Amino acid sequence: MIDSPIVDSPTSTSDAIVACCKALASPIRLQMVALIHDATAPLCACDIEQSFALSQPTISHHLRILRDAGIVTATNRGTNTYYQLDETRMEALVSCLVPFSQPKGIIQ
Amino acid sequence: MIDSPIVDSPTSTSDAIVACCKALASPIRLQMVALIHDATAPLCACDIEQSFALSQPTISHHLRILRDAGIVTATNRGTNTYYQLDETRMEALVSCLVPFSQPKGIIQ
DNA sequence: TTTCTATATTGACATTTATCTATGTAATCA
DNA sequence: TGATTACATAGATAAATGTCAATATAGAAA
Repeated sequence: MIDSPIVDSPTSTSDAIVACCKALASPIRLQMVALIHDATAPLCACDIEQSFALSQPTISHHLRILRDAGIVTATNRGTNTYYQLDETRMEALVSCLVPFSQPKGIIQ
Repeated sequence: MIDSPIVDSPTSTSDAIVACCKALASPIRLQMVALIHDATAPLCACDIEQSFALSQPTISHHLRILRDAGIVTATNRGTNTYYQLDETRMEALVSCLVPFSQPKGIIQ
């Protein structure tokens, strides 16, 4: 069922798709993804925090969900954690969804 | 934020994306989508029900979520309800996600 | 070392979601 | 008409999720 390039931590491919969809299934996290994508430089957690009227732990929690889904990567520099979008993973997700946007039988 | 062809029932575009992602963020519903997509003919609820070890109301509940998100359409014939994938809506969803699968600044 | 700053984790609580049983509804069949 | 079939809805309950305050951790600065 639904084979794709996503083959990471989750046991099966569809688990990965579900995890990604779950991660994106929140207005907060979708906005975070857009924010991180649109930024000209990697954003640290405190930058992201300033865009939302939510507590620091809540921001951290949402970022963790995005990380765990593989949608963003985090790198530490000093006391800061910088977040970047993993376009490859988004590409993999999109690839899994594209077949459903086309009539059956399009083999490509 | 995130402009796209999805402009239906939900108030804003990102609401629609979130609704679609939410609908796909379940292994059951993702499998339903695959099932409906792969079928050679439209499937009725009872066909779908047979593929899962869940009660009829639970199946109905999941189908409703997919309907409400616009991912599937339902048409009644007799006492049966036939479900079909709305590829146009999936296409719209994919279009919203594609930018995140590419480095910033790709205008196209 | 001590203190400060940035982030993560823990634990509690409210909300949402998934599931079931029971019931309602509407089309079909006898 | 009454009975049956297919599906939807309502209500209850358990599990998952979102949020916060409090606390922990780890690097930087003094």
